[in-house]
Amino acid sequence: MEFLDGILKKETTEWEELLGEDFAGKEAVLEGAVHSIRRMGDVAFVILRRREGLFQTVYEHGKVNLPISEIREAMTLRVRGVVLEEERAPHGRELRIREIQILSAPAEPLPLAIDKWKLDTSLEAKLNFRPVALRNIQERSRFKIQEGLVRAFRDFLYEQGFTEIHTPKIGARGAEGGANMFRLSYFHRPAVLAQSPQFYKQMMVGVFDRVFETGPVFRAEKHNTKRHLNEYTSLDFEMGYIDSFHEIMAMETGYLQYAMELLKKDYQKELDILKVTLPDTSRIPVVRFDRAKELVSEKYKRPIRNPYDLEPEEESLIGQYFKEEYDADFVFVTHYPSKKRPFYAMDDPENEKFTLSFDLLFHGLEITTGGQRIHDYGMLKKKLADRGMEEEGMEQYLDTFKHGMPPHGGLGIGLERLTMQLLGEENVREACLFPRDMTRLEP
RNA sequence: GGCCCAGUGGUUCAGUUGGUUAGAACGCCGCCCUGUCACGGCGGAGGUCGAGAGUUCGAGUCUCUUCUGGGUCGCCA
Repeated sequence: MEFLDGILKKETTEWEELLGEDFAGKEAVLEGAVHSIRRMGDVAFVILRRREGLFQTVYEHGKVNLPISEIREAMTLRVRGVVLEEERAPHGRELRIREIQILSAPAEPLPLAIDKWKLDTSLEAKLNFRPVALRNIQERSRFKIQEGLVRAFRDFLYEQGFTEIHTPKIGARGAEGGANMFRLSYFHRPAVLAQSPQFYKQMMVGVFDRVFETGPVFRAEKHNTKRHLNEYTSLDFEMGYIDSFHEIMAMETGYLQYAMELLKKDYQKELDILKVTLPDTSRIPVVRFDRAKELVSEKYKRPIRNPYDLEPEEESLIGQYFKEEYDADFVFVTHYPSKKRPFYAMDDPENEKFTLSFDLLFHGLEITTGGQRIHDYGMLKKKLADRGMEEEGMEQYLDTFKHGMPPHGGLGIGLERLTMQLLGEENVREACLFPRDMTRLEP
């Protein structure tokens, strides 16, 4: 009988060993994809791409079992050879090839020159040839950084006593209401794709006090901009027993600080590859919505057209204002007008036209919306009635409050937007592996 | 969805007031070069100029329709 008792030990050499102190002169076996071949005559450099990075192997004529002409870009290889210290090699190390085993060969040449440092191509081509384009070292580095942001979210919130949850993405109706939901047929019954885990997060606050989720959300919004996706990854958390929504902003500040530290610690290589300067998260200014509009209007001589909404240009100017005045990369904008927020948002008891809610702007782009929620059953029912909304389909949600809920609040962070701003990208699609927009359903 | 802009070898682009055989760079293929790391040198293949219609002796270039992409606005993370 065959039994598996753990991870199988590969005979290939580990990356750490390869670059380790006393490995020089030893034989190694290395697997990887041919990223680039530079033929110099009697010598050729075969650059292998692995998860850890690029490693230079050296082909010397007459010393290898295969002619160099048989090796092509995008092949995957297993090479055996001797590792030598070499000042001229990228890591100060290289592998002199003695034997090549071709694991696979491409059927066609690559449509993009991925071995160039910067992938010199259009966003459209990058997205059309996504699986290939992402093999470029800079392109894939973005998604290692993104991984770091998600890891930090998980690690930080675990430390803060949050429980990770997974809520359904198919449901009977949406949390925010409105027409921006994808409809689908669920065994002949109408259903929608979740546009937010909002209701479930709140229900679970009644169970675990503090919960978070990282998962996809779907918005059938018919717009085509550089900051919108129709499917994006939301970093959501919800926490109970708060005294004020400032606790939520503070928790997010803590997350951002933790994330920047994690990136510095574990993702320096990618930060260097992309030449990213991490933003200042040591202290984040907090400004009221109406005050922010005034400040921007005064400084940039821009009339306030709509006192109840932020135009994209105003958002950008708020970012600019706080960068100039306080050297701040982030700014919390609080007390959004009630009419701009969903029914479950807690109104400010001091002025019910506004809510105990906030957005976080990062370099002038909204990356988070959050706030305190209504936890009182009667208040929630009244708010629904005041807005003329039907309770039908929300009984389960309302019952949660009927049976008692602590004061609570939470937020949702757009992962791709956060990544985009951190990397200084111009288009959110650059920060999404396989973006879904109005016209793109594949790859 | 409204408005604006753009579609030219695999990729990124140039193409003059409409005029002979549509160019370049990178990539690809072949040859040369012991040390490249955006390698270099020589040669080669590869394009019905997004599609359709029209104007004209003649259209990559002008007009209309359509498709695709980008930007922008409402909305939003």
